[in-house]
Amino acid sequence: MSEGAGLQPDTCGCGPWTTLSGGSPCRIEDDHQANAFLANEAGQRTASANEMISGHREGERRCFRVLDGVVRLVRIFPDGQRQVARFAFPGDFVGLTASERELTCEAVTDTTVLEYDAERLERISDCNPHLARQLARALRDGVDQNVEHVRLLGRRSARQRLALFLKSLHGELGLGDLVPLPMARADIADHVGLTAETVSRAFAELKRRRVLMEIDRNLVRLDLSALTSLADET
Amino acid sequence: MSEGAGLQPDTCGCGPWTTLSGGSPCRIEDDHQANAFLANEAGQRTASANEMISGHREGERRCFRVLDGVVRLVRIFPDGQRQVARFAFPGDFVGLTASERELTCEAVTDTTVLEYDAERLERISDCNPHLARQLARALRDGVDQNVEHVRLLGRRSARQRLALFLKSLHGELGLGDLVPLPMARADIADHVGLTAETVSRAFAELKRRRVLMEIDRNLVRLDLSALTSLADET
DNA sequence: CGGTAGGTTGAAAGGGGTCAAGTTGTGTGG
DNA sequence: CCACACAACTTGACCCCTTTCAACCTACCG
Repeated sequence: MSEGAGLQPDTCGCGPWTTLSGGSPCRIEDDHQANAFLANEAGQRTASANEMISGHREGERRCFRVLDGVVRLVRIFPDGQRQVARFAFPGDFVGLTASERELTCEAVTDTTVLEYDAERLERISDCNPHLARQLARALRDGVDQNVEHVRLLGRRSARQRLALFLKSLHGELGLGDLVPLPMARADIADHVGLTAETVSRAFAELKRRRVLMEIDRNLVRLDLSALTSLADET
Repeated sequence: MSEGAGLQPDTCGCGPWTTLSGGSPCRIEDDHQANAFLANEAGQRTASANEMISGHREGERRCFRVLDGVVRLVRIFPDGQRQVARFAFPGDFVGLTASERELTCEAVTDTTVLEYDAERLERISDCNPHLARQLARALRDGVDQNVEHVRLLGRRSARQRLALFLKSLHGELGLGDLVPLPMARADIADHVGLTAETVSRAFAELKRRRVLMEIDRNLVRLDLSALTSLADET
């Protein structure tokens, strides 16, 4: 989620489905129905670090919402090359589209997720405007994340790819100038389209350039303005 | 659009909004309202090749649907590097999300589009399930396109990037083993994350490898199975 | 018929990949 | 509490691919 939306049933604060002309709400019980579904039919599930949450298999129907922890969506190419399509953080939906359900979902850290039936969710959202709006928003957030990822992969130098990645991670998990790095270097590498070795060298170079102040395995301290200008330079 | 949906008002063939429990339709007039909106409030517009359709500016509200021709969504990095985020073909929506509205939309070929107010579209879809479903579908198609783009950019060799691009283009515009190339080499290059020279060389290499039979400026004849296996090899 | 934009091809250089060796650090068992 | 083992990370050396810069070709349009 772009701006850290919580997990309350109604994060956007929208009222019930109404007609444009300001008429009466359309079947209030739909909301109850959907809320009941969201609360009751969702299986809560935990996974420990590096455990597979859902494998990619034809006709996968489950989708998830991350409650706690970090997960990665992985694709393995026929030649064995690995790609981390995206990381998902608390509040994020995973598997809302068929193409995303073809990816393997794995826990980066110890994780708890809510589990839904994707098609049923969609069917219910056809009748529940509140849920439909929430899902549409999640869908848009997913688009935006993908757009950011494409922007990142468009940059040709390793430094800039890492800089953009750290910037987005700062937006997701950053606390002041500290950014946790829950995922391994190899995960970062497969996300930004480099090798783990190059990522490591890029970290070192960013430190040399005073963009990163401290580098720990799971935490960096960064100069956000320097990072931003680096991401924008040649 | 993934599988070439036309421009009819109701491409998905969905019936009117109904409750899950099979109740009566919910305000049929909503559909009429939205259809009227789609038909009447859309400004039709034409643009000749390389003309800008919408510049990226803060708070851009317009979104489009391509009627005829091909458009590209371009981002220019602060350092001048160019990226073609995606190409849009007849039937595709453009600018449904805020992040996409930050891109510059340009005509690749002579083009005609339908123009909407994005926020208004969204507001109306809040009250019109039919429109909401159609937009949700377009949103999902957009996600899928982005996912494909990310997959493409994840491949490291120029050959494979071009192979994947040609494969997706074949899906959009291909006729048998012929694939039109409406866009310039530089556009392809900025889409797949290479330089125009490398793209040109990759074309030549694909021909040497018998994956492409003929290469013209605006048309290639390809061996789809060879292309597919190339995209999957090391 | 010449100009120009787009495309191809060539040579040289730089950046990232690969492979291999070292380092750190974390968890486990003695 | 220490020592060992293993995984993750870092660093180094070398090579290949892509970029860069340049010249050249080709089609289209004035």
